[in-house]
Amino acid sequence: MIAKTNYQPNQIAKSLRTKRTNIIGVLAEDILAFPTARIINGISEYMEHTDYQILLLNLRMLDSLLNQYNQIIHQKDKIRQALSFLIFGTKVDAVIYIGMFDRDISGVIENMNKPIIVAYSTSSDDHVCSVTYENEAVSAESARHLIDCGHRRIAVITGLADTAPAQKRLHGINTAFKEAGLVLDNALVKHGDWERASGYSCMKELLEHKPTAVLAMNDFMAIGAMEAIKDAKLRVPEDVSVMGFDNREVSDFVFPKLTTVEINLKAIGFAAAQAAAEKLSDDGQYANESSVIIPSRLILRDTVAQIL
Amino acid sequence: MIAKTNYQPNQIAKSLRTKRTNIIGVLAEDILAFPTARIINGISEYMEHTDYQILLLNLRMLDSLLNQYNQIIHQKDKIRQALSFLIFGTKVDAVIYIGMFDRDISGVIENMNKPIIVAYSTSSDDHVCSVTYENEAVSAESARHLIDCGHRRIAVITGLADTAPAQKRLHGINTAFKEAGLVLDNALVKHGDWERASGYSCMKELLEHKPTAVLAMNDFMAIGAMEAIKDAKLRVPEDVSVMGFDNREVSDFVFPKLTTVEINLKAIGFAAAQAAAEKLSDDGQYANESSVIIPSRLILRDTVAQIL
DNA sequence: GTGAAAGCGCTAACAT
DNA sequence: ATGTTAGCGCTTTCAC
Repeated sequence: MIAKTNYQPNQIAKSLRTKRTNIIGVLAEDILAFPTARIINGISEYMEHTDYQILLLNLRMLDSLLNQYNQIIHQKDKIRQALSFLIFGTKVDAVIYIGMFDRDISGVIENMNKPIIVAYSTSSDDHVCSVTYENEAVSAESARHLIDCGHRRIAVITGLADTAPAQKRLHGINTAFKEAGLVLDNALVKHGDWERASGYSCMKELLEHKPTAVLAMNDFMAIGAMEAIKDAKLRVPEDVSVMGFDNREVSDFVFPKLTTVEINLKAIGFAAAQAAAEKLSDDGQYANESSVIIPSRLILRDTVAQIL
Repeated sequence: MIAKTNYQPNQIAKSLRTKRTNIIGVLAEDILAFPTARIINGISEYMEHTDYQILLLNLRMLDSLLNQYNQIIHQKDKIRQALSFLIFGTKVDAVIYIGMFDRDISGVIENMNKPIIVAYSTSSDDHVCSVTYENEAVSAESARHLIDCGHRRIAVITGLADTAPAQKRLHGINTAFKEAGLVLDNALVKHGDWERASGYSCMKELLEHKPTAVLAMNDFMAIGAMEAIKDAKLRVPEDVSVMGFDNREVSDFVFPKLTTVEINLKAIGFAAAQAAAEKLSDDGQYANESSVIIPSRLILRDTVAQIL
């Protein structure tokens, strides 16, 4: 009978009665930011096997926040309004908040008595669960890779010094140095601002100290560094090895192809969706978790050479 | 009173009564495809000033369809099912379908008696409205730019010959040639497959005919062509000028920076959302439109040189 | 103009 | 086990 008449239950009526919409709100700071679409892809992969759906709200903050990595706080009202709109207006069962940078947003998200998962950013608020990627161990692994290849004069181009990922990555690099009985030479550490141009100018200065390798904290700065190396008539990787971070699309297009770190963004999205679903059903490995960290891994390409 | 008690109307109850959810379904073939996120960004820009919301369904077809540009038909069942789920299950008011390639999907989307807008693909079905970008005039403009710079021996690396954009772009190029009193030399036309490697191999063959410029039908093939030119110990643009198409992120990272065509993806999304809203309200410039075409434009960078 | 009441399609509680 | 009914919170209709 149910098949004969091709009956489809009305989800609206069902929701009105059960007070559950089976809709997860996805609140993205900006869908054009590098991680966002990949994270959403992971969310939708998880959702495929559930009956949750995604309601997408895109805050489009990229223009207003460009290069002001710590000023998210100014957008707090906008975020609270969007969150309240999703939860009280549209009545989503849970919210996944996708940050555009890796930073701490503690205090930005109010308690709404619904599960809120923060992806790609972190928060110590105990009403939110954050799903992010591993920075420190993989940075140590990057440094260890260079050390294993025989490098000793290793330069570092950091991101903005007051940002969380720059600090974590530097800490990881330091750990690997200590383990190898090396010390990080302060003259070989320059602070960039995550942009390509700063990679170029930092590298230009670093070359005076004749490093055999450079660890840049993202791919854009690594590419800038490669340009500086070429402009100094040196070769990558024969004269200077280069490592990046992020595994951006361009890292496979530059010549030589950039050795870098891959953040598993799809897995972040998948875990965030899983955490949201498990918190709703109060069952599963993430049901009571307040923080999950997804491992990152090295992508070995052509910018690191073994030296004697 | 309404302010005092902080009353927020229940959208679910409202929807049950009015049979309108104010939710637009966005059905994406794959959110990781190049145009998708930018189109969604345009949709959400439009939505900001309305009270529509976006329910996102990501078909994740990139893996299953890779390089099989015309086999979308095999996915027809999956698409119909998703569409029916959105419209009859979730009761969205309209659907915006975002293609991952520019191709004709006539016959793929059944009539569901709700507005359906197809973005980045085309359809001649009269129950769907397609919003796409301009191919032909801008390709003519590309060719004219080379001609204006003094080029006469202009090679072309096409995309897969049986695809719509390859045909449209070739037609545009031909038009510009005719207008300038030139003829396109068949020996200077090679068929690529949209991938970087085919740009390289096509260019290698083309170099035997000593072109002074090459028009590649996308940026990836243009970059492959640039690599072939460099490997032949020739310089871009001094010996051979190169033009791409798409304005991919990498086109600003290669050296020299690639002159290319920008497709206004955000405007496609904006117009698609506007068309959906106007069809729902039966009022506005797109209310009765079955096709809208967004102009594309040249991005002049560093790979085209003036010759004598 | 103001107010009461019916009903959207479902689920959960209750009665048989 | 099976059947009946109340009610979720709104809008629209109808009566006053």
